[in-house]
Amino acid sequence: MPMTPLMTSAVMHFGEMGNRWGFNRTVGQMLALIVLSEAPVSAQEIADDLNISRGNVSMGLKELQSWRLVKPHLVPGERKDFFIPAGSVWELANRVFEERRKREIDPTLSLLRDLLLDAPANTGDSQAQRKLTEIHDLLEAATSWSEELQALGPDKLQTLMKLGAGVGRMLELKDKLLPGKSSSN
Amino acid sequence: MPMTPLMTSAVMHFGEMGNRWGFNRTVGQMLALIVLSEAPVSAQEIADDLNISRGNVSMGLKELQSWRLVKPHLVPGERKDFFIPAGSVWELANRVFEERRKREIDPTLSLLRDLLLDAPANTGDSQAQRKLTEIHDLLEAATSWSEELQALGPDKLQTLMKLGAGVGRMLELKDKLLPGKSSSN
DNA sequence: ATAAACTTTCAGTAATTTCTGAAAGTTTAT
DNA sequence: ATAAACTTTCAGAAATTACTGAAAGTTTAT
Repeated sequence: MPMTPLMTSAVMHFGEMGNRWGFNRTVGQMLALIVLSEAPVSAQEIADDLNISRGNVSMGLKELQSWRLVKPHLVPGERKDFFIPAGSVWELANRVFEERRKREIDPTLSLLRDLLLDAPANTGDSQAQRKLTEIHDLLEAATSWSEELQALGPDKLQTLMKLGAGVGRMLELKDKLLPGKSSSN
Repeated sequence: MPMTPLMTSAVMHFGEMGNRWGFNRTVGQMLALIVLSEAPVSAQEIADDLNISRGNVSMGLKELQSWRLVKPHLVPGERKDFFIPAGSVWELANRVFEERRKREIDPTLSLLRDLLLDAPANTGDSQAQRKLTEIHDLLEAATSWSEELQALGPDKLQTLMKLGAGVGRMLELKDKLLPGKSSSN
């Protein structure tokens, strides 16, 4: 069966956004289709609904699986493969976040570590190294913070997010209760 | 003068990562070059150092300025334009973050709001709408949290990041001191 | 007003990414 | 062992994105 207008607009939009989120148009569409569908979706249905080649679907599914966003779902009597989302919306969002960190930050962090090992060869380089150190420290702090937050688990994280700006007030409170650990950069 | 090997590897790397960070290779290289340079850099120097056409430099600078990552810097006796970073590394990182949010999240949020206004036409749609609601709420929470965090300013944010997982303990503490506001999802 | 030193724009080309479809591969049933 | 129903792979085509360089624009100096 073809998609409803609601599904169609959502799927198209996720396709457009796909680029920005790290995968391509059709992969984005496929993800949306699988997530929004009531029932498990077969590769052939995806190709039909999105009007793309069967081969493209196969590659897209491979990519979505490598991101751990969808997984195969064996339907007893059926011979073909069906696919379903690999977790709740929350989990999927986390996976995208994490995967992007791996692709966008980790390689840079590792290069920076290497570049900062060598002593600067001249004054231009030492200015550059100062900047690179700043970048390195920032990325490292962001990475480890995001790891720690993820480790908190969804419920605590959600409490924290609901707390919002309140976290600022909490910090002050804590500074008063447990002075010592400075808060300046 | 040509770049030192240190600068060259950093610049090349930032170029490669450029794609992933939302701009293209040469724009990434240009940003790195400007940030790492000791002195303000002219458009012509950029073209020479990176071996790209003068026209490309002009478009790249326009884009970097639209992201508010670099800004022109008038050197008294000189006729040509020079460019410098539009702030500290911290500020630049914030701008990239913010700008990407605008491009990657805001349009989706606005589409989702629209799609959720209409009543579902059938059961497939109501399942889809439930999922879309989840996505909407998640993106909205993430957006407003990130806005609130940015509003805290660098120093408090840094304290918070240093606190790391300690924030979990803090939440428990707070639950004991100020019970009532539940923490379940 | 002219020229010199610079900048931007943009049509066309080049590079890269994505997609197709036919061929080869796999699994299950008979 | 053969065939039917499916899947994956991958070379080449199509679509998209990035880059060049020449022409047009701007500013400053004379």
